[in-house]
Amino acid sequence: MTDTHIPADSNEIFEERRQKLQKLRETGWSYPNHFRRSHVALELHVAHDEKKPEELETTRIHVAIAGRMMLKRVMGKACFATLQDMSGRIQIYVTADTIGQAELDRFKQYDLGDIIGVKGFLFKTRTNELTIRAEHLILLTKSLRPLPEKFHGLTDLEQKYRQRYLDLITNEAARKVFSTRSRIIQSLRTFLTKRSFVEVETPMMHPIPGGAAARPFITHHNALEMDLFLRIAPELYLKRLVIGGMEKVFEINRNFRNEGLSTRHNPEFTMLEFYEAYSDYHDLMNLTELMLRNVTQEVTGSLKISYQGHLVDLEAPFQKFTLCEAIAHYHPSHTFENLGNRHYLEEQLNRLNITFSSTDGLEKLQVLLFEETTEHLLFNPTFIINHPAEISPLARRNDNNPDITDRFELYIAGRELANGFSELNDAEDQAARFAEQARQKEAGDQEAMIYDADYIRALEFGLPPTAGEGIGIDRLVMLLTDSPSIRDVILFPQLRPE
RNA sequence: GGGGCGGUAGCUCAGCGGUAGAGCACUCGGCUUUUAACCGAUUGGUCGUGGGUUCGAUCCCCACCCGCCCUACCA
Repeated sequence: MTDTHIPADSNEIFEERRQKLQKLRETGWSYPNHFRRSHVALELHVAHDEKKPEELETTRIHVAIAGRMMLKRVMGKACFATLQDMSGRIQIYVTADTIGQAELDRFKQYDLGDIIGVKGFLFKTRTNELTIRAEHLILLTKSLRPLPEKFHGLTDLEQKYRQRYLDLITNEAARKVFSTRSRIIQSLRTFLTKRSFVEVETPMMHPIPGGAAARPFITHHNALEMDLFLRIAPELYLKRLVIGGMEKVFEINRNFRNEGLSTRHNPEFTMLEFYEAYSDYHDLMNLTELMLRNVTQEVTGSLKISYQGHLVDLEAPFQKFTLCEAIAHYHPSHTFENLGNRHYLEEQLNRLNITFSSTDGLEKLQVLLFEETTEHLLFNPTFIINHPAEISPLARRNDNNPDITDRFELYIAGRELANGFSELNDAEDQAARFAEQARQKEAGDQEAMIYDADYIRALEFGLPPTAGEGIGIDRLVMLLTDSPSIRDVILFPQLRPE
């Protein structure tokens, strides 16, 4: 392919590099792919950084590495360059003595960003830096566009998100966030599979959106001539699997919600959902504590972590409050008696400019007050328990008070991280609650659920007593990597087209 | 959706009514142990887009586009 197409954003540097590429082609160079490396940079540092210069002189160690040239220092007849591969960086030293004048002259033409392969032997420089003395050098890929500035890297947030590869090339911190993300997911997966949970994949395209209160994305299947919804939650499918006898299942996958974007919301986000038969929401809270301590310790090496300058302590037992207990604990002026008084709640919400509906139940008003006054204060892990049935259409009713449910939400660093409950396995109650949701949808609530007759039929075969939970993976990654925005932990966050 | 801030060279950033600046990168020259190498000389711009005000606009005004932050819905 030697088309002469000139990109719209061409510039002088680009043109010079295209001309270099053209000359290379004329010498027969054609993106060689036969080069094989013996090591990555980090392996060499680990094995040889501590060796004395004489050691490396007496027994020559020959290696082959490849990587992107990030720094280059030409000093007449000798050159240093720094190559970067997946593991890190290592310096190479190039002189005519070892590779010949012709090869040295070619090397001088290589640009920052070019990908090269080097064979040579290790030595230590005067400043004791492990370096490869090049004996053979080959250009593997010509880079036509100049890299971002070598010292500051890429700082423009828009460009970091749109051209993540540049962020990854130039910012070590970005690379680290995404390798940590991988380790977090691996840790959760191992934790669950060790406890006999089976990992499954359920549909992303749903004929009926369900399992959460949210507005869905709509797509269309041509052959079936039907609209489908990108899933807002896998919940109802995972519970069908429990009915089918998969008593411990989990899924780590994407959910899609057609709502606003923010530093904490991306339209597609990753959720861990897991279901365990013959357990209840108390069991899941215990399991959650264990799992979060395990992943935090594995990934950060500590149970006391710092998030945006605030200490978060995952070592102490997680706090447990009902909604009203939490409000009263952080705002003693709101007494229990007051919080049970509709008139008082309406007065407080009006004072805070919170809009609510006259049809909202007492518990819904308490939730609104909690979200406004208390949620952001829950820095250390805190379970908020026993949410009103009104806003929990899939959760089992509490045995002592049918208006509340056996449910919890886990808050860390002032935001919701997990949501779990004892599952509603009374098919008739579930049918009634779907019917109520359908009424609310009719009344204009766009996030209310749709009556799912297929799910009711499944429930009618019998769902064992089960507890289930969802954990927002992106938010967990934010917490454990101290990232302020969800866009920092999603490789390609949603942006408007350029 | 509302409010605030921003968009100037490939990148990082100054400038703010009077011919557009620096560092890095690029090009050329010098330099055989450099470290964001260094020294010297160059090159590089529809100042986000479109209108308006003005003798003159990157700068002031208006609209729009894109981004970030806060806020609202939500996880």
